[in-house]
Amino acid sequence: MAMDSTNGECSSPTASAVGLLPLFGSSRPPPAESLEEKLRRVSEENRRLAPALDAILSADRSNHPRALATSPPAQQQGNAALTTQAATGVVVTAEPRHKVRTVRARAEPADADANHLKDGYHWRKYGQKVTRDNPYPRAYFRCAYAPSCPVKKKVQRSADDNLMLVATYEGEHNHEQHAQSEYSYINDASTTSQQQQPQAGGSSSSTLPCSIISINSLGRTITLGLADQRRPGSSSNAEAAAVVVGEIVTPELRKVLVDELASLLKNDPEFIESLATAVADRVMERIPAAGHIL
DNA sequence: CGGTTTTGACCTGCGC
DNA sequence: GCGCAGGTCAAAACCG
Repeated sequence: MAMDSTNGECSSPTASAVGLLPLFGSSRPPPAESLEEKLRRVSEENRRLAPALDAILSADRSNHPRALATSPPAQQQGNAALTTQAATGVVVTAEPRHKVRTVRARAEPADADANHLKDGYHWRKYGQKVTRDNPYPRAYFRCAYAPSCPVKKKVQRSADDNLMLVATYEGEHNHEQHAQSEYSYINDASTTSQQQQPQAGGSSSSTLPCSIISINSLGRTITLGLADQRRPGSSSNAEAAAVVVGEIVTPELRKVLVDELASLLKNDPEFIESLATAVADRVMERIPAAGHIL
């Protein structure tokens, strides 16, 4: 990670060359598809997932009608357990009463050995154990950012599907999510499909770890403001993502920024949930009567 | 060299 | 009380 030692704030890697690629270091693959293609793909995916999502939402409405009716996505607190499934395939089950959250996320085949779920916090592994009911070892992590932070998590691959990671979070972070933690949360596009950000116990730490993108291009500076730069009244990072300061000059640079923005939004659980809700609502609107599927 | 991971040993809770 | 399983500790190894 990159820390600005002069002011203590997090800073993004600065591209000094004309091409500005990669924006976030060598690990980022070059953009393989255009934004239009991405949008088409996402739309297609949304269309495909809409029925399943609707079923899930319907189930949730019947189980916890008040929770869904009154709680905005970013405030998944309350007395009722809440399960959500976003377009990423990540399932989050929260049991606020016990400060325990279970996150299921699909791991990339390339990460078959990894037993770690990137979620924006900095974890230190302190143990590993093979449990009786699962051939895959369970890893134990503690929050490593603050020594006094009581949050722990357990990560284990699903016995049924070894590509499914099951992470159990216990406790509540007593600090803000820190940029130092896991920068790749928003930047490593290759793992975005499996990332899920914990918002343990409703601490308002739904901010992204580091979101100031500062690019120095031929003497021009471009800054994307996110996370703690969130404007008052902005309900999500998606809205805040619209804050772009600086000058966009070349089409290449423009494309890079658009791709980056798309990547940021794709990684924003709030945005994804809002998008999923909107899609579900549209689907519901177009169903004239019960029992009719498009 | 300092932080992180690994891994065997130890502790604790629970069921019988 | 005993055994088992899950959870934690801590020293050594590893890594950047």
